[in-house]
Parts: sequence; C-alpha cells; structure tokens
Amino acid sequence: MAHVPTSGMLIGTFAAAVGVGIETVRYYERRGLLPTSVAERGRGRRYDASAVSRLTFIKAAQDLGFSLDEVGALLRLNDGRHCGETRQLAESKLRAVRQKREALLKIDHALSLLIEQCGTTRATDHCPLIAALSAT
Amino acid sequence: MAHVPTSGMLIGTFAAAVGVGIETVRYYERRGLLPTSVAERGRGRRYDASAVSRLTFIKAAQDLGFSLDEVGALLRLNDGRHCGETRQLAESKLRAVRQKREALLKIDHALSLLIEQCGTTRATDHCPLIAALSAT
DNA sequence: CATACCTCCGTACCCAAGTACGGAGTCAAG
DNA sequence: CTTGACTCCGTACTTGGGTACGGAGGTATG
Repeated sequence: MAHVPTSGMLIGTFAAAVGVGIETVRYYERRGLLPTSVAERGRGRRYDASAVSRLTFIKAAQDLGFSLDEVGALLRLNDGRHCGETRQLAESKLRAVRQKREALLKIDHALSLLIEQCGTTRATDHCPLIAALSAT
Repeated sequence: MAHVPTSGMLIGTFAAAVGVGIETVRYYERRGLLPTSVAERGRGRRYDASAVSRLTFIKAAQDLGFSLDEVGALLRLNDGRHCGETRQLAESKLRAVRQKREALLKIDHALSLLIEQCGTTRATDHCPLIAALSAT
C-alpha cells in the first residue's frame, strides 16, 4: 500500500468501460469536462469509479441532446445547491426537443404530400415533386 | 437591344430575391448546384427566372432535410425520366424524418421523467436528475 | 534483453454549409 | 474625375464533436 500502486484503470480500459475512444476521453479533458489528473510522464493517468460515472453522465446527457458546453454547465451545477437551475436547463432542452419534433412533423406532412402527388399525377415532362419545390 | 443588354439580375438582386446571401449563391455554383455562367470579368453574371426557380428549389428541398449532395441528386434526376427515382429519394428521406422523430420522442420521455423526479424527490446533497444520468 | 503494447503530447485533419476577407476590376452618378 | 456601389476570384476561417498521426517514452511478457 505504499507509494501509489496500480489503483484505477488506465485510459484505454477507462474509455472502453464507457464505450468511447481514447481520443474522446482526452478531448473531454481538453474541454474541461473530465479532470486532468496530470499523470507523471510515461506512467499514464489513473481513472476510478467516480470518473466512470462522470463519463457515463457526459454520454447520457449527450444522448439526451445536450451539447458538450451544456453538459459542462450541468456538471458545474452538480454541487447540490443548484438543482433548480439544472431542472431549468432540462426543461428548456425539453422545449427544444418538442419544437424540433414539431418542425419534423411539418416536413413529414410536406414530404408525404409530395410523394402522394408524385404517385397520382403522371407528369409528362417533369416530376411534380420537383415542380412543387421550384415554385416561388 | 444589341450586344447583350442588361437582361436578368445581378447576383445581389438574385440572392436577395430568394433570401440567401451572395456568398451562398457562389458557394452553390462551386458545388455545381447552380450553373456557372462565366460572366466576362467585371461585368457580373446575369440570372433569370429559371435560375430563381432553381435556387428556390434548392432552399425548399434543403428545408425538407435534404443535404446539398441530395439536392444535387434531385436536380440531376429532373429530366422527366426519373420521377420514380426522385420519389424513392423522397421516401427514404421521409423514413429518416420519422426515425428522427421517434428518437426525439424517446428523449422527450426520458427528459420528462427526469424533470418529474427532480420536482418530487427532494435530494439533500445532489440533483436526482444528474444522479440518474451518472448511473452505469 | 527484445518485443509488443500502451500511453504521452501536440498538431492536423474530417464533415457540412456556409461566412469573412481582401485586392482588383467595372459601372453609374454627381 | 472621383466616389461609392457592386462584382470578381481565391483563400481562409467558423462550429461541433471528434479522429488520425507520429515520435518518444514506459511497462509487461517471453
């Protein structure tokens, strides 16, 4: 138990544990999302369970549509005193997600209509789908 | 009416007519989406009504989620003989739109759940929303 | 001890869809 | 004739989220 033995994983194991690439971990460190535990040259940084849950959080939040900047904000709010602000971030993200879904729904309708026209009206010289989009 | 008078708009008018920037028009020309009518040096290219409808088409297709490469493909298919292929492109884009909407719906549910937890369980030391995302 | 494997770091590159910049030419108005 | 507006062209920069490269070092295994 003397002079710091091999406690914690090296970066390769760590990255694989959460399913990201090594370069991605180093990229997150550069962005300040993961702490840079300045490993002594040649020995390699060590990562423990708390690092794993932090990285897991980053990927999970990202999957929910948060940008890395937003993920950083969330991490900074996680000191137990800013739960309300965290919640506000989540709520504004939820609104954005719903707006995006609405926009895509409009696109869905527009595309569906065009495809339908394309199937019924048999244009002679050019596609009604393209004609519709060319109209000013 | 001799030796090519001022017929058609210059690029600034043209771009403004469809609501894009001049640089965007030139970018589309470089990408081959708009024809490059090699204007004699210093005189400026001229754009007519057909150019307007072509540019309108590009923006409309883009708004429907087509990438510029896909828009190029659509334009190339518009010779009256490939209506079926055009339709297939539109259908695959529609499928992609629906998948994207489904994915966003899942995110909506996840975020809603997290926000709900954040409102009910009053954590003492840290936010349940963040805790949930940190779990492996 | 040699070999393979891992890590270090900095730098450069990738994608898409533009935007910005800068010097030079041209054209119409005052 | 000068000024200002417009255009030309090429090149470089932007954003976001990484990926790739390359040389140098440590470390584990035979």
